[in-house]
Amino acid sequence: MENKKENFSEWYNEIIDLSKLSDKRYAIKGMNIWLPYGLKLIHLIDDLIRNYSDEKNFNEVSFPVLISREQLEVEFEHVKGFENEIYWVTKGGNDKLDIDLALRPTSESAMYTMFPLWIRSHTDLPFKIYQIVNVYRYETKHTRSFIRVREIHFYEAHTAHVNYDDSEKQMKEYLEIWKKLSDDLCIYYSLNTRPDWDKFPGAVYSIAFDTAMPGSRSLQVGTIHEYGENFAKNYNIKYLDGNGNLNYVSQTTFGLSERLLAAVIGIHGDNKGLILPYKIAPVQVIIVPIPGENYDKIMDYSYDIINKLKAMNIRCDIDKRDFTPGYKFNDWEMKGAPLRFEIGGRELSDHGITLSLRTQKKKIKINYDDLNNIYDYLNMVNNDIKNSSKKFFDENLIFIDSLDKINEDKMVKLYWCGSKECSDKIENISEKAALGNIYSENSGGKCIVCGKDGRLSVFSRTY
RNA sequence: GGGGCUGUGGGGUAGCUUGGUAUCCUACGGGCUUUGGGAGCCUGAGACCCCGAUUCAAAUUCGGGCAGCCCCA
Repeated sequence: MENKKENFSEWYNEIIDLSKLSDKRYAIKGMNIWLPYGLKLIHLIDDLIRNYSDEKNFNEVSFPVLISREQLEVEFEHVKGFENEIYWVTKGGNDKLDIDLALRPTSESAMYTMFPLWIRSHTDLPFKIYQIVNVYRYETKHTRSFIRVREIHFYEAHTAHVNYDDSEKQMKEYLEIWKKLSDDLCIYYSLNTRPDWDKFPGAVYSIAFDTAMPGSRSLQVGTIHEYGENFAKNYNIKYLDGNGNLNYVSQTTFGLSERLLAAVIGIHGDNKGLILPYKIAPVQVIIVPIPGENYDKIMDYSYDIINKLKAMNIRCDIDKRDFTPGYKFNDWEMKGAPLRFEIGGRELSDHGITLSLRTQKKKIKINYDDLNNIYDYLNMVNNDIKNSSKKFFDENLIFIDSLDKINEDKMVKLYWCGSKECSDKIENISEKAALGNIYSENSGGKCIVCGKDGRLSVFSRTY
């Protein structure tokens, strides 16, 4: 396998291919096939997102993929932000359509034509829905598996509230969800308030979750947006308050995609392959039976272990394929299974288990009864990858106080006045773009470019 | 947005300069033998991205398309 540190780009492509997450040989640029193992992974991520959303009283919906030109072309800056990347359906059979239909690039314009029908009074608020669907963007840039694709696996939450204060509370709630999710995925990130010119089209402001990827680039893995009344005024979303007055709602959204998977692959993986946090590992424990005398009894013992694990809701399997044990060890390390059991004659005779953690070289001999503590071992793997990803993130987001250091091959924190001029200057000499002010970081300092008052901000090359 | 490179069995490749017979590794099917860190032998099947041009003849030359990769803004 390619060396991750020396050639991340090739390593990334190769591991996705070898571990059979996705097949990019499909005939259309940027539209790849989710293979079974990759699909299981993203569905496990979806399950976490669903659970955390449902916990906060969101309801799941599913909107049509097509949006009419009329719905989309409400005169509003939102549309301009997407006009260059929309796929248009213009024919039905051989007939040209009277009204062109767009494949949703995101669902604001689809949903918000329905919101006025559903939201009538303050008793309907807060209104909180989400969907996990594919959205389509005609990317002209270089596409990359899970990082820049034209068919995006997209989670989008949409809310409507009685006023701006309430939608601000919603923004805080998103952060709670994100905290749990990012902890499950064992990834670290910076919360950055995007500069005005880079916020979501139509938003009051946008906060992005930016993580550090190998290759000295940042990856935006999620965003939350405060819309205020901007969309409500254009889509006429009003409600009657307790006094019988009509008011516009205040809205927010939260978006996530398969970039979460890209981050997990890129941040945790090593030269042996994937390393998966146990909450999203399709196989958390793989049993490799070692052939030998009493093979029937070895298999019986393996099934005994599997049944016990399944009773504890552990995702586990026995690798019964006709390969040598050594091959299977390497194969499951490549696929990122957190734990491996080796079961052979020795384990049979002492009723034990030989255990390997994906993150450690040594093998541990445990007792059968230790299966009750299986989550301890899964958490050991999670702790290992949290430690290494924390270290990686801290090493790759460094503070600089002089433009001399701007070309360091890392994400940088620096004081910035917020002006486009100063960010352009930085971008010109370093290719690093402004990701924005660091959220909840209020320390002030002099702008590294112009010397005016500035706030702590992050700049980076981006994927 | 601009520039460059590359498309050969499933994957990785040789062949391309100088047009004529497509190489090897790996993976895959069958068989035997093996199995505690990527086993071995026998055997089988499998490829020149698409369209057009030049030519007696194109994987090879030329044009276009599609796709992949890299660099710069």
